Amino acid sequence: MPWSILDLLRRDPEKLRDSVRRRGLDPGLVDRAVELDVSWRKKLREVEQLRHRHNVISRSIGKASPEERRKLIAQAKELLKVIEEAERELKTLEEERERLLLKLPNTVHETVPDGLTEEDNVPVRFWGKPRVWRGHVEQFRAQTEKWGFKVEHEVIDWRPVGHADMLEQVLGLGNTLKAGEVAGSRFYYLFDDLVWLDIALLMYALDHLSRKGFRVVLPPYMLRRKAIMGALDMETFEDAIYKVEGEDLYLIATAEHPLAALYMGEEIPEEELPIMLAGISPCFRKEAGAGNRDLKGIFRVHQFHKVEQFVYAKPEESWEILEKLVANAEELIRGLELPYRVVNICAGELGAPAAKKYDIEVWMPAQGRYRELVSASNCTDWQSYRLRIRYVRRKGMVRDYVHTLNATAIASTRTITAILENHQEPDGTVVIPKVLRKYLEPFEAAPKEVIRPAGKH
RNA sequence: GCCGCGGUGGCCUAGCCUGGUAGGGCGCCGGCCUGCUAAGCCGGUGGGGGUAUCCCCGCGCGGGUUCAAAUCCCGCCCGCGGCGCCA
Repeated sequence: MPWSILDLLRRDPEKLRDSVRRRGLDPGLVDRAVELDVSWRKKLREVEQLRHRHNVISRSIGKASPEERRKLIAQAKELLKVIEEAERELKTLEEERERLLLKLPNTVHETVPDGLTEEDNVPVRFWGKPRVWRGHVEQFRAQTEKWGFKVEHEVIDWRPVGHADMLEQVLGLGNTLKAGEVAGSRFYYLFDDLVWLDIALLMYALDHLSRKGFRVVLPPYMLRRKAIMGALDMETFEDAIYKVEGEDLYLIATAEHPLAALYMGEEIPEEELPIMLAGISPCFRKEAGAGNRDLKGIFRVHQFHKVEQFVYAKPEESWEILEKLVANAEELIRGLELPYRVVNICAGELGAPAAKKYDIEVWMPAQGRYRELVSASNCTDWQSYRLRIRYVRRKGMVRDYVHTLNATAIASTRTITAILENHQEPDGTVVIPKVLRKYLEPFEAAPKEVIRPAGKH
């Protein structure tokens, strides 16, 4: 079987229309793709027949007498004009068809909830005992009981300081104002304890994943357009990706991009699957669509560090692996003692590459909201089709597109904001999760148990 | 950045000078043979379209010359070696 989406397009376009509809997109997109695919194939046959005639003549020239040769060459030249015209038409159709095919989003998996907005995402489980400020109790209920979950929590009378003020006012370990002046908004300087914390978090994630059989990877931080477009859709490309002036190079928005591109154009023997990679890289994001959301602090920034899980899998095992990737991320967050919920993202919020996506959202005590810390997607064969990555099954000579999956392990700055709010004491002290201890230990200057407010060192 | 050499199906390789349907080996898949295995023999083993037997495209990528390009010409990418520069 070829690319699953093309297969549906030809055999069962209604299913594809339905999937596009569930995402809140225009199903006419599918109809146009079907039409173009049909007319492209028709034109292709026409061109091939013409080329065949030309090849027959051309081949006979070598064996012809000088007399006949002149005649045949004239004939071939004449035919060439016809072919050129037909080929131009074919090329136009082909480009249009390809453009449309690449616009088609992945097919939505049947276990994905309906809906178009954040409100329609469905929590599937909760963990931890969140600290809920008295003023947030109502909204906490709205985020738990609405779906029938009874989440044990501790009501507190003092309101924790928000991560942005913690960073700059209370701890004095960040400067977004100066960063704004020299680089723009959504940039930051971090200092001392938070730098150690950032590095410790990354090591923690790498250590955890490598013990589970992930191969750790430090990938290129820039990619050619061809490679980066294989991993993401036009919308993300325009909202997120920085281009290097004067070169065919783009800054990655996540290690997912170079890890997906690692096998571009290749065939993977099935015995090698699943290939489990843990990439570590900076992430660069324009956040063009974000407007004024989360403008303060380091929750939503143009640049941060991330350890990313990425897996190449056989189609029959990819759904099981998606659950595993989420479980890995949950283990990491539980280790950090951050209360969270796992959310099944609704069809309209999926993003084109994903067939299904879970987010892990951590309770933010100062905001009174669960906020996204981790995102885990099964992209099935959407990326591998674009990047032409197949797996080969020797038994039966199967050559088919692999499935790709990705999930955050740790995104540094966001995780820091979660720690600043959840492990904050009334006096502003931040308790460092015990699991990070061993990654801080090697550095004499690094904090080990707590991060103290400015002036209380 | 400069000079030289190279890039051919999953891998290795012939063909390039001298343009005329891409050959061989290994591996793999299927079949025959066989008590079983091996050997041996036969077929298959890049993409696409149509499926009755077929056809088109494909020799790193993109152009050009030609009736015809792996082959000749130009540009680019990648790899190797050398020189230069550099943390």
